[in-house]
Amino acid sequence: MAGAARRVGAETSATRGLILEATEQQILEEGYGAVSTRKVAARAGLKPSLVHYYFPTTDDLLLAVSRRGADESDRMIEEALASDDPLRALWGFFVDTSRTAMALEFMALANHREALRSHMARHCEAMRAREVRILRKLIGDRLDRPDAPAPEALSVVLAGIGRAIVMEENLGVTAGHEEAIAFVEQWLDRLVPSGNDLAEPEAASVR
Amino acid sequence: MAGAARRVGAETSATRGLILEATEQQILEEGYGAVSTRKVAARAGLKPSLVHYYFPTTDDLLLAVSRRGADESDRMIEEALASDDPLRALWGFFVDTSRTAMALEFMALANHREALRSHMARHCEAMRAREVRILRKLIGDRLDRPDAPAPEALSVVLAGIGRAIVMEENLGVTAGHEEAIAFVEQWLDRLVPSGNDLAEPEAASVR
Amino acid sequence: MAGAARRVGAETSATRGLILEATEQQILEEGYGAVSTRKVAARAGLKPSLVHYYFPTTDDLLLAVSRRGADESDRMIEEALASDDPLRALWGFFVDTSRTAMALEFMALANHREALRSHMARHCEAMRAREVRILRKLIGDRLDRPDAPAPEALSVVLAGIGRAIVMEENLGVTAGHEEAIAFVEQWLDRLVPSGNDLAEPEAASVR
Amino acid sequence: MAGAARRVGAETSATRGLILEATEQQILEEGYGAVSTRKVAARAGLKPSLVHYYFPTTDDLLLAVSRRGADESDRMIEEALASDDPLRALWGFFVDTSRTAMALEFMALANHREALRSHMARHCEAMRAREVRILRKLIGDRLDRPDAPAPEALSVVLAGIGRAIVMEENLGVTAGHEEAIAFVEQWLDRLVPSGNDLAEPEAASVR
DNA sequence: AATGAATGAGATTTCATTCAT
DNA sequence: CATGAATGAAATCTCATTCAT
Repeated sequence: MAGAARRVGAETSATRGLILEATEQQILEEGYGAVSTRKVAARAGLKPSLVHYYFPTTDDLLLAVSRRGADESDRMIEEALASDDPLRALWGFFVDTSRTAMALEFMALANHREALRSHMARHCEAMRAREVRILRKLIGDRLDRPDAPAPEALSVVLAGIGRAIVMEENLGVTAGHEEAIAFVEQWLDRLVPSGNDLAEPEAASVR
Repeated sequence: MAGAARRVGAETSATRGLILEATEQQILEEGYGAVSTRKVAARAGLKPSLVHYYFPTTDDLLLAVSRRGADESDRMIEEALASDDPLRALWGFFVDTSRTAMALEFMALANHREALRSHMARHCEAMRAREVRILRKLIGDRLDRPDAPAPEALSVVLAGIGRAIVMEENLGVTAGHEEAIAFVEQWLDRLVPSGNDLAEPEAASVR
Repeated sequence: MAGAARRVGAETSATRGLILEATEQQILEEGYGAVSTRKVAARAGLKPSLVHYYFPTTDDLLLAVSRRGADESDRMIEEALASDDPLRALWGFFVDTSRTAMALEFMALANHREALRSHMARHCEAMRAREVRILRKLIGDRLDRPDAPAPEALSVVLAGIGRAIVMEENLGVTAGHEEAIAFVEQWLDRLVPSGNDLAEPEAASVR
Repeated sequence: MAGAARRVGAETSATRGLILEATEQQILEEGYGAVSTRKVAARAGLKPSLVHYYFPTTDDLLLAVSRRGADESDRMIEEALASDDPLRALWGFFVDTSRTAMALEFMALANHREALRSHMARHCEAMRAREVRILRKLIGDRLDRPDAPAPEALSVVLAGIGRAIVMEENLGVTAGHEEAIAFVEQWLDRLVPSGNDLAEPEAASVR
């Protein structure tokens, strides 16, 4: 469903899945620059030729992985936005480490591969639009408060702060993170008090 | 000033500078994965061997470029913090695009090169500490206001939002950016009213 | 028969044989230090990449050559031990120059390549065990003579003297060789008189 | 005294000695094929250019190391032949491990470097002549015994057996060594009974 | 006596891709 | 579906050597 018909290798093949899995691992462990048919094949326990059979070029492979990651993100966000407390669930998603390293790699890669760039841009815009729709329902009636953010701003701000914290933690930096998280949570509380103020405290703290 | 004596190639050599310059260009145009002795040498108009003479391994080269970038960032931040309106100057720095693509590449790369990771982590912590010192002076007396952020939080929050906006713009995404920037600037105004409220409007708008 | 299935390049491939042949020549003519994919490929009239296809690393190549040499030695020793006069045939094998230069190269190389070292050690022990089994049958009943060597000693002593003579001749040294050969042959005659005392005189003289 | 006047680098320089020392280490650890100006310099803590200053070509360097090794061997043999029991001292020298790995490397190398080959051949012949001279004095009067070896044969035989044992032990092989050593020592005892039969038992057993 | 800069050659290895089966 | 063989390109790194100082 994600992509149009591809030349070879059925979309549903188990082997195809194996290859994508191996590629993700490879990216996470050695970076996008280290993705090669050989290494992916070795990791998946397959012959290099077979990888080529499913993904004629390396770009095809990277694009497929990116799509799969986007689908996964979509599912997670969908879940967050459908929860009882979408605001805090969204924030929890942004400070979740599980997909950050991968997103970072693709972000860097996107600068140099047009196909990837445009796909990621579309996905990012779509995600934002969905978030805004939900957030507007949630805080729409508080828009008259002078310090309330527009839903668009809220989406950008939460994503930015969350991702920055996760990226820095990946790097080994922790200075200021506790304070930033406390500040954001206080701010969200003033903005939309949650019925259960202490709900899911672990979801909102990184790691 | 950046480092002690290096094994080969004087720190001040013109050739060395040429190589670093070419490597930066290469990273920006084709990504960290495309940095190779050949390509860098071709770009700099030098023989590949000479690149190896100055930077025995590709890691040495990337580390040197990273150091140079860090020094450049330091200079820019220093300037921002020394200005009349450090808060807005800092924000201006964070939404400045000039160094973001590069930073992104190195962030991704750092996940796979320990030497780079630890160097970037140290630099990041040092930068934060410096920012906090200045911000504390600036908004220290407002800490009793219930909604005032700790200086540490302020540093993290501004950096995160600013960088997210720049990264997304690199990708071609603009949704919500205007609103986010407006929100941050309003917030900063409430926090530390600048004598001239509309000062430097172009510094705060991306590109 | 030598090994189980190898990763690439069928054990029986003609190309594979060509490469091994060329490598042996290269070692004999320029030494183990001069074995490189390029030179071997040039000698075999193949592309360097193809050599790598069959032997991913130079170590794989050297190990394969060593195995082949060991097989060849096995065949020669087997033949000697199965002859009418195993003792003299064995001595003839030890003073045969054809495999010594090669053995010397691999002996030196083994000090620096663990895989090679252990393979050669195993092969050497197996060869000795086989020789001892045959020699025990041959001279077992003379063990009561006070000056008779144990079969193990006989194997070591003949190999040592024979190889030393061949190595020195390779170097261009001849002093004492005639006397040493005469002495050994006299000694063997006293130990196990051959029906035809002057049998195969050319087998026992070097070259 | 060992060589004629060299173009550069005084024969007596301490730096020169350092370089030779480092080269020996390098050969022992990584083999003759791994000797390069760079590695030797690194090992000696010197600049590569300085190695070149003393030894214009790598061959010059290897030849100098070989000469030094030959001088060292000479000294050890001289000492053995001058001892109370030259026969057993000589045997002790041949089963001494300390110089064998090195000798093996140079033996292999000599096959491919004419200068080295002829130098080693000359040295080997000279050594044999000296040994023969001493041995003739020692066992000359037993030459009428039917089983007594010519002094030349004795020199070749002891060297061959001793070196074979040491080389095999380097390889990790031990089968038959004990028996061979016992046999040789018994044989020597019958040939030239030592006044003190248990003299230096440790000198005659390997390791 | 010693050193830094530079360079051309080449060794080792990896890679994407093609082709035939 | 899947694989083995083959190849040209290139990346990384090492090297001996030269030259000027």
